[in-house]
Amino acid sequence: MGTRIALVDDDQNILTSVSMTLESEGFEVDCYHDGETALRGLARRPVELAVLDIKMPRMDGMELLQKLRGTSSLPVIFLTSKDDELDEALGLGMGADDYITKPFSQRLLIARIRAVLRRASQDEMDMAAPNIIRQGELLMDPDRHLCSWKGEEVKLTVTEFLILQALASRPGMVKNRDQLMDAAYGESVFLDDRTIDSHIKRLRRKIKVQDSSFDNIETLYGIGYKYRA
Amino acid sequence: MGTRIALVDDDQNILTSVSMTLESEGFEVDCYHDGETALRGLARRPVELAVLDIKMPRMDGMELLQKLRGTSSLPVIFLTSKDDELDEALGLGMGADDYITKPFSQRLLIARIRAVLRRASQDEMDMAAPNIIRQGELLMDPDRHLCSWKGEEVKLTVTEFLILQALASRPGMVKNRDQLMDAAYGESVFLDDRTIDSHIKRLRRKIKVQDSSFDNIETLYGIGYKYRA
DNA sequence: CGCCTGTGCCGCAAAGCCGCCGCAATGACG
DNA sequence: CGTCATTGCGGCGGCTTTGCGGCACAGGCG
Repeated sequence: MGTRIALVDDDQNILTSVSMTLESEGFEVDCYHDGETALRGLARRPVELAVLDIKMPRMDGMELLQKLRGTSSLPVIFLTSKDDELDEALGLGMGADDYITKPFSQRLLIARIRAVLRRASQDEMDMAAPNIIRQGELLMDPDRHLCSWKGEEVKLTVTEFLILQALASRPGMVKNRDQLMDAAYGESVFLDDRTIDSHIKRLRRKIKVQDSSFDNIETLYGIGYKYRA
Repeated sequence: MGTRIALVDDDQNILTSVSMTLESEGFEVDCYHDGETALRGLARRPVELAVLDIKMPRMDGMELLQKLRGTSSLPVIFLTSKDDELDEALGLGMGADDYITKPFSQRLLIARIRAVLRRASQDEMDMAAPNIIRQGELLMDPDRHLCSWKGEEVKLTVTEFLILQALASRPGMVKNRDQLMDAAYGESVFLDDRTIDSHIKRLRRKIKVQDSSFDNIETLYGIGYKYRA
């Protein structure tokens, strides 16, 4: 199934010809004549990218973008007339992902659309990957480098954070020092095993400052460490 | 049949567009405008995951989560505004499984929903542990270096663990001391036979501390040992 | 140029583990 | 029943692993 794209322009000629081209490229296109209709339509029938004319009756592209961005981070490409370069700057400043000046070649539009979509999906990959870890009183949010124990923040260094994350993401699972090393640095980094001990030491100490009864990082003699939930 | 998801937000635009997207992805969506209605609706029509806006009239997401968590462990994803990061921390501390800041892309939401659902179902089926040994009252999980007798943990050293594992993995099968030696250390390690006796001694003692009637490690005079199921 | 933080590693002391010894208990067998 | 082989068990000395304080070095920053 093709990617769904909204096309908003008051010029019926553009609407028809561009939508034809896009459809022939495998996209599914929803056409709207003005911002207001588009806003309503998009609520019912979401798309993955919108191509907006800036100048339109009833609600122009700028205003539409603003309303859309209130609720979603939909990628947007603006269509601008050659003479109003001011609007271009404004549109981009507002958060458009790209813009094209009329007249434009259809091929260029398609290229831009593909580029914006690629960029957007890349961003989401980055965002979607790591989730929140919650194990009992421990809370970790890798996105924000946030770690808290019993609701109170614990300030960790990067290395400490990664090691604790590796342990807490699979509570109960035993990790030897090499595995923790791989988690903290990439693989193929060779360091003294005992370095891990140092980080564990600092981790335990930092959390114990707030809660002296903390003992969830367990040592397994001759094997490694594990996090007890 | 799709997974059922509750969507609670006071913004009708979000409600419509997000529910459309989710439905097009094969989910079944129940929409609610506020916490109170949602609470009543969810009682009648349970879901497997809830997406909650934090700020809502009558009963906000926070309060709703609290009430929901009183009775079930329903996975929850929060929608938060970019500006109030305080709420995020609070929401997470309260037990949300993830959160997304507005504005967000629908694709991201879907990715997060899938991730949370995956994690939840993973937790339920107890992490797909392929290596667990269960023989009657004995339970061994090498990945976690966990051994329990009649539900109570028995702390074993590596060598003890390996020997018991070798015995219990083939209950009834006789193992001579050399075989047990190979299981515990690699082959090509030469030690006094009687060392195995020592480990057996310690094994029996450790388990007997918890259950004096334990006698499942059997001695075969002149041959070796076997585990009786 | 100094201060500060993060980090890797060293060295010592404590804790844990293991192999073996010696003696008592048990089993095999004539 | 006597004798020898095998096993159970307490214990001990020594080795390994770990905890922890601390030090030196590197990089960031004013």
